[in-house]
Amino acid sequence: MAEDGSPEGGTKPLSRIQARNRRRILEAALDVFSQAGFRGATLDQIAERAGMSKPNVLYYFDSKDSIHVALLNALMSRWLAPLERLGTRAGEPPLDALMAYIRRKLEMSFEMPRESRLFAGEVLQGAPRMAPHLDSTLKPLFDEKCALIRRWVDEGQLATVDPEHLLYSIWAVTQHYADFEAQVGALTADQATARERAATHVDALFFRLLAPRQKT
Amino acid sequence: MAEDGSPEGGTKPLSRIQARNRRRILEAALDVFSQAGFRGATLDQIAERAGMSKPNVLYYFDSKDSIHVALLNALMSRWLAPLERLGTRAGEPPLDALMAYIRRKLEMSFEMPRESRLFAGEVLQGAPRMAPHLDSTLKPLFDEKCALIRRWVDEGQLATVDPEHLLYSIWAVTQHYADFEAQVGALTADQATARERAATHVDALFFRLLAPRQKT
DNA sequence: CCGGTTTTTTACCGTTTGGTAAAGGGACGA
DNA sequence: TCGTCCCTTTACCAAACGGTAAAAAACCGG
Repeated sequence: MAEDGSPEGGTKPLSRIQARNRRRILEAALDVFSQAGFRGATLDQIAERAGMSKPNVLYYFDSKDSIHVALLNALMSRWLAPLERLGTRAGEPPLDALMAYIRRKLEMSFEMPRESRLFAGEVLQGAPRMAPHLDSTLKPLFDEKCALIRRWVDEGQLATVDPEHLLYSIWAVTQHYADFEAQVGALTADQATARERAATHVDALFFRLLAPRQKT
Repeated sequence: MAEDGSPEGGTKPLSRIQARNRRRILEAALDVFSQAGFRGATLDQIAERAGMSKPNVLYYFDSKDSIHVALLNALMSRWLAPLERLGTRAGEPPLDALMAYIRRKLEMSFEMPRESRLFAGEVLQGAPRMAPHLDSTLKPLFDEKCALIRRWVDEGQLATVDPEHLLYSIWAVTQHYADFEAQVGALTADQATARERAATHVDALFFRLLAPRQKT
């Protein structure tokens, strides 16, 4: 709503060149912020990677801060989309739905590591620029899906599990491959099969936790 | 070995006041670095929290960089101690040893969140100041313990599991509570029982993965 | 109390950084 | 040809930052 980058934050129709340049700035900023953190990134780096001068960047965004906020806002929905879809496919067994969610999150960790690291860096430092979003956007979604999982457990379609901590561990395990890529890359012996083995491992980890025990 | 902070890095005996002030600086730096990241932290902040002037801090450490490196070095052993102990208790069943390791790591995440976040921030940005340690210290230890776990699996004392990714997921899940504390704190409904429920959940998650299936 | 060493402070420097002012360029209609 | 609107550049600034010089203060054995 308010991540407009044009000089005045009005509700202008947003010209073609504006859209293109803002996209380029955000793309460059994602590179720089995710690699160096907010404080470690500089406007000059962002400008250079976006192929324009620093004042030109500041023509499209009011400040370094607003670039960061715009990025976070723009990425939030993409990042939470899989969770939003969880349990919306009619007739899908809960275990299948959860395992599909987990697999999708793992895929995203490998395919969108910059986004993962951007969020990780922000939360790591206390989420100073994301607190409103955590409360207004993530919290309701989180509570809704926790209630859904709790229902599934009560119906006996899942093994007994703490929904909150289940989601925490899903996020932790999947995002680990993006956020700690430097470590994983230094330790993993066989890089070629790493992704496939990660998928197999994560699948087993959560399947054995979630598959309902045989009923009495 | 080389994290000496005195003006010259010789092998001086290190006086009482030197030890005290260096400890105070490192304590303050742990606060500041873990909260703001390397680039986000300033010498003035560290000096203020240590209760001394900026030049006085630089009397004990050559540079901001050397404080960070000294911190990393000093913390590395404490952080890896539980992994080093894994499997050294004679006669302990492998499953018990691993579960004890996991519980200890989770405790550390709650009791030493600053240390966890310091490492996380460093790795998140590509581990620029820790790469040597990853290769020389962590890698051999990691390989050794992976071999140990693989042996346990082959002996049928653990369920089939990928040792590398098992350790990754243990680290991911346990450290998540420290590294993403801002998020967990914003989402968790009942803060009072959070730690206990985390322990129960993590226990179940890994026990169900690792407990050997009934033999044929 | 003294002389030398260690520790701490004051004052300062050069660079980097986020941000601004203002002029220039290009496209387009009248 | 002129004006004008949107975009871009050049030149610049004040603050913050890591770090240094050098003098003052505190410490300590004799």
